[in-house]
Amino acid sequence: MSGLLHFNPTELRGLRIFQALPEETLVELSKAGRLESVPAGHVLTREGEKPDFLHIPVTGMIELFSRYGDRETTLAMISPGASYSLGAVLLIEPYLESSRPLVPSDIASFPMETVQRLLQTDPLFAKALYTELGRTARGYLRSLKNLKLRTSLERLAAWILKTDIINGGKGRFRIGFDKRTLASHLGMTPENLSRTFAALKKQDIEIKGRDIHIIRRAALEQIAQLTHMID
Amino acid sequence: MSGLLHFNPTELRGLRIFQALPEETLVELSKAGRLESVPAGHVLTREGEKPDFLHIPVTGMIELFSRYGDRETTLAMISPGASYSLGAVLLIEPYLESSRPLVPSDIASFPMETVQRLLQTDPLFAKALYTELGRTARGYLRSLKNLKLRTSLERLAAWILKTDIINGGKGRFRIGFDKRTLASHLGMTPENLSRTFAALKKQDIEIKGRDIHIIRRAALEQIAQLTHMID
DNA sequence: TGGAAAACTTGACCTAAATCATTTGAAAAA
DNA sequence: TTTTTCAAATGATTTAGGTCAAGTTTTCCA
Repeated sequence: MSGLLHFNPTELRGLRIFQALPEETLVELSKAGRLESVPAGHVLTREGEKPDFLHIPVTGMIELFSRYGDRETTLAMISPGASYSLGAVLLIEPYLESSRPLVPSDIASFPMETVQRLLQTDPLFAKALYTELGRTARGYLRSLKNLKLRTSLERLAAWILKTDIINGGKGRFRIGFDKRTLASHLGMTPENLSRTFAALKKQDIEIKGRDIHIIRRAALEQIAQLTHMID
Repeated sequence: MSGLLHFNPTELRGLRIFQALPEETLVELSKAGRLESVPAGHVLTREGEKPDFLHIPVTGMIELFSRYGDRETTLAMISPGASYSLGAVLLIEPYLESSRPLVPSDIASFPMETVQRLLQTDPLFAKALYTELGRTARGYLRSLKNLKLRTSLERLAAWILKTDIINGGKGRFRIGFDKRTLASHLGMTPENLSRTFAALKKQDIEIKGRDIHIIRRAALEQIAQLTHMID
């Protein structure tokens, strides 16, 4: 949790969530906000806590996770420019999930008071936030569908295809975090993920460490049909 | 899909989502909205379709469900006063889920144009909707946690406890729909639900048809700890 | 650069849950 | 009431996935 710095309004517009905001609002946000670098694994917010800041990753990747007894699961991975825990911030209710960077990340934070004030006074800001909240809600609904409607083999195949597309569709990409987190994200154990990778490795993909190379895309597409309704 | 009628502003305020709105907004809504009675099983909206109305059940219960190939699952059950598919309506993007009444239901519908116009012009209306959207997002997140962190026995025990509380905590209630839907909602097969009920029936509950009687609440609470973080 | 510590893989085994087949029970229709 | 139909329960079996226990590989430092 090193260097605490501020940013200029233009940098803020680079974040998807703030894209459509007028200069004036961005100036306000840049004054109140702060940016910090956080190492991987450092817990930023805990489930059950009352929200104090609206957090938006600027670089890196944030894992949202939760515990129940001695079990733990990954709920989502938040990329730069998206928000997280927005529901808690808008409703002023406790977080339902904890958060920590999966890799070293820069995170922008905006105090609740600023967010609440702008919500009341600035319709465009309100619209920006509820649009983002809509994306969040739909993201969780998609996760639920992915989990209830697909087997773990299908989830892995879909994840590989989707991640390749995000990375430019070159048929080669590198997993950006450790495989145990990927397993948890996909709703399986690390052992099972290993075996499922091994099953695909026979024919459809090559995998060496974290580098994945898609050999027979059609085979993956046959295992899991990507659809806008889930992916 | 019988009788199409209108309502008065006061009736609208009875719906949780519209609770905090000024008379003026309710008048507008009541003019544009309509109310219809829909029989159980009649599909109201389909996943993939563009939204045309904001729907709010007034009586009964709406099931949100989705298909993937030949599989189908229940995603949520919407009680009177809550909204559904609000993300699609606010983002003007296709529904991710289909909807149908689980029992005969009265449903209020408001045209997209009215909703979009009020969103721009009426900050309180916007706030009412994003508050509801926040609840939706948190609801799906909770469902995801329930599914990933609990076994099916735990999910059933938690569901029984929670449903009893909703019904007044008397230790007796009636399942409001068929068990195959409950099974799908809880992420299991009907056969498995039957067996799981049978396991609880030995000691902890009595069940006859759709009537459930909790015998040893402490035993259920030991199986599944209800927590605001999930339930 | 050697060696400890993680991370990951593999194998053997077990358990939860799905599937298939049949029976029972209850509600609706004749 | 009797017959038909559908929902639910039960039994037998299979399968997906979890658990436990070694191995193996990679990463990270001292």
